[in-house]
Amino acid sequence: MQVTDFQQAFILHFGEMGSRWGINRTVGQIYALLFVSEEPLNAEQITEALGMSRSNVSMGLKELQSWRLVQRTHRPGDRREYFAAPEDIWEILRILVEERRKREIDPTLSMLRQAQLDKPEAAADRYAQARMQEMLDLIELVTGWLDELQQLDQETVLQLMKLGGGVKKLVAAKQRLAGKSRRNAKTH
Amino acid sequence: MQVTDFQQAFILHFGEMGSRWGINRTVGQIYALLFVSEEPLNAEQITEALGMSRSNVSMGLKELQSWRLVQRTHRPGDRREYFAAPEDIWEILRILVEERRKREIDPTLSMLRQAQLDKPEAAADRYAQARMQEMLDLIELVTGWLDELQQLDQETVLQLMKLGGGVKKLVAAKQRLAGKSRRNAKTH
DNA sequence: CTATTATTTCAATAATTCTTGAAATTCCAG
DNA sequence: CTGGAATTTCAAGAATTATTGAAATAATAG
Repeated sequence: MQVTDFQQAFILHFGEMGSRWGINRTVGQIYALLFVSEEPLNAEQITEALGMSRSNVSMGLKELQSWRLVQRTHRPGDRREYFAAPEDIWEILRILVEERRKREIDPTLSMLRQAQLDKPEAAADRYAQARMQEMLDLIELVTGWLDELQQLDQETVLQLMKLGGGVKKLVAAKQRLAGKSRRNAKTH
Repeated sequence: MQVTDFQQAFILHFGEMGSRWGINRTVGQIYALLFVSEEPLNAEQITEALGMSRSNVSMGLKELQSWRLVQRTHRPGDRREYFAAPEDIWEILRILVEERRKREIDPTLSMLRQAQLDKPEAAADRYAQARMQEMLDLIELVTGWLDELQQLDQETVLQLMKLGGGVKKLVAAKQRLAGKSRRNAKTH
């Protein structure tokens, strides 16, 4: 397998960006290659296309699988494994958000929750705990909201995003309604 | 300056997570220390508190400044520089999103846009270009939306987030209204 | 089974990134 | 100005991470 110059530019870019994204060059390149390949590829094809060692490809694929960013398939009458990036780009985004959250945020959430169980005496510690509480609240708010967004169908998310700053009016309208019904509930 | 055990747990955690967040241990620790410190600290205090070299602190602070995650202040009658994390946690989140986007996404956006200027002949390249277009569209949609969210006041964002999955009804209602007015516009 | 092919593991080493102390530079009080 | 304090730069060494080839293991066709 040979990559074209057009593909190459994309592959090299992903390799370079890899370090900023917390993956290594190899993994970035493998993913990029699979992303722009119409057909699933086997490890040998990837090795040849990217000019890296077979073992490197094996490890890279393992890591991409741990990220759930590649799928394994088989071809009839061929016992080699073939790999592909998920077809649906929204699915890819969803997985990426989930996995990054699991790796980059969840451990911190645990630590922050743990810290709230303490009852510090010293002023410095009480201040520190309050700051950590602020951080905890914000992370819980944002990740909780991301959870809810993920439950929504794609169409709703798309419309919400296209709405852009227009949500403000909508939210304001909703607030007015909520306020009214709350007042009613009180009086009855 | 001595850090307490309570602060230490937080600082060490940030140091460990640093590598996953694309910063090094030192930078993570410095930021954590500033975040939980009520008063701004100077480089010497940070050095002593974290037990690392003075030059390391200098470089770490430089990096944090490039991320706009620390602010420099001065004390009257003291020519040393003092550093602090921004007080407002929403502000911190905003900066973090902006900076990560600048480093992790914008270069890829440029590359993807560049690739759309080509007019590839080969089938493989046409497929690759189509995939890159999908990626470009999705990134533009999401980052564009983030831009709009950032324009909104914090209260609106908070309400939107608390709304959670409830946005679905709201968006649906909005769609009905939009549909009606569009029909009206046509007939008039 | 067995031979062959496919895949993974692993220890060595290459490459990169981090950390440091020393030297250089900047800054400002006197 | 000048001297000392504050800060930055930088090259060297330490530590970490990436990559490889060889060996081990797994899978399956015949």
